[in-house]
Amino acid sequence: MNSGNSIATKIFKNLTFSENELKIIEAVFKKVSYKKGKQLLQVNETGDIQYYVSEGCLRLYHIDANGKDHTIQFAIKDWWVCDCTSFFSDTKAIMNIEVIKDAIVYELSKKNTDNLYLQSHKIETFFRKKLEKSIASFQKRILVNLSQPAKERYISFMQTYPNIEKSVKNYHIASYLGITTESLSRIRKELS
Amino acid sequence: MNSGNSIATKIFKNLTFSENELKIIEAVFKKVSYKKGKQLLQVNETGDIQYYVSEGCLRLYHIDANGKDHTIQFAIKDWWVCDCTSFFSDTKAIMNIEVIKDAIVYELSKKNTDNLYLQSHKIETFFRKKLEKSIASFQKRILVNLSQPAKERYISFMQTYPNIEKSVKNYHIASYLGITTESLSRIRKELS
DNA sequence: TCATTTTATTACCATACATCAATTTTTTAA
DNA sequence: TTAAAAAATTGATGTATGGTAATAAAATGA
Repeated sequence: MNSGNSIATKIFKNLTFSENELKIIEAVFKKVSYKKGKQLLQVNETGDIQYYVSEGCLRLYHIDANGKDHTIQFAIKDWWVCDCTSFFSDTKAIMNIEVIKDAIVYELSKKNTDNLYLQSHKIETFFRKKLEKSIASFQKRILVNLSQPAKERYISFMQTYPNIEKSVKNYHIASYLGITTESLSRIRKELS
Repeated sequence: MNSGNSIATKIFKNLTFSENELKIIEAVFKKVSYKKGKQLLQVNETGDIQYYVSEGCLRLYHIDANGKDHTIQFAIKDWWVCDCTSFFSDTKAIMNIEVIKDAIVYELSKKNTDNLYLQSHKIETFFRKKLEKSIASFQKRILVNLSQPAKERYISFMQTYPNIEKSVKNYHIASYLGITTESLSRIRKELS
């Protein structure tokens, strides 16, 4: 049974688990607090941890050959984040993850993720469904990036991440949208 | 045991199945041939079929409010394709799928997909890993779209889909890259 | 609170890519 | 094989967004 404020309830919501499963779950997740500015992953490191965000905000990003910063994803409350290329293929990280608002996260290693899958079909299904939702939203983001001008993308963004303004700087949003902070500034002026 | 040229071997490669599992797999996949130009899915239809491509080429695309065509994905031999938003959430399609080179596909309905998961943990794991790879490549594509100019995106594309030239028109490639066919033409001229 | 640093804005000019229109090349099908 | 249709190319010009630099506003920390 799944009672009260356990990690399991927080992360897996309405799934119910046996006492034994609960014990395993409690054991594999590591609750950690991080301050804004903390780098959780850097390029070329081993990206074998995925983060469940309980409070605060993380950012998955890449610095390109010209030194420009590109945000792939923000992760706010109840989101998961990792460098998927690295995490899923056991290769070195090609992206960075940083804390942009003081955060409480639950860390789950690749090894423990695989162990969870072996021990609980239910959990593998839970993650499989997460992956499905994630792919659907990446497909939509690609579509938005291809089809909409910056102003529309900004509007879409504000809908996808409502209330995120408190956590992120405009230059983070610009780097997510693929424009400069100057361009974003002009767009915001137009919209106001 | 998994012998010879069964559907299971073709699609699930080196996974091995019991006689019973093989029977189920044979029963749920529907092998179909389609001619170039065939529309397999249109916006607002029920997108409850995913396609495994055995031969030929499919295209997942969207026509935006201005009538412009945007390619989300090509699917060549051994690729899977569906409108993920629709397929995974049981909602109406927001994208279209068409055959752009005469194709042999194996169709798998959402319902049968879910049944397969219930009957074979192994198959759910197989698909879970497919989803993981897919997310990793979508993350990378978003990064490429954000960080690289059209010429570099074209070069990346040709690496991701080698030998695809025989299957797709340049205007399909342009719509995948997010540029006009005229711009692609100029890029190709530069590169030649 | 005030000084310092960080972030956002604005202006001016540059550039990548889009648009439109015409033409050439390639593909298709009779 | 040839005519028609589809696709690709090219040129002239337009526009969204970028780059640089200066300034203003906001956040931070002593």
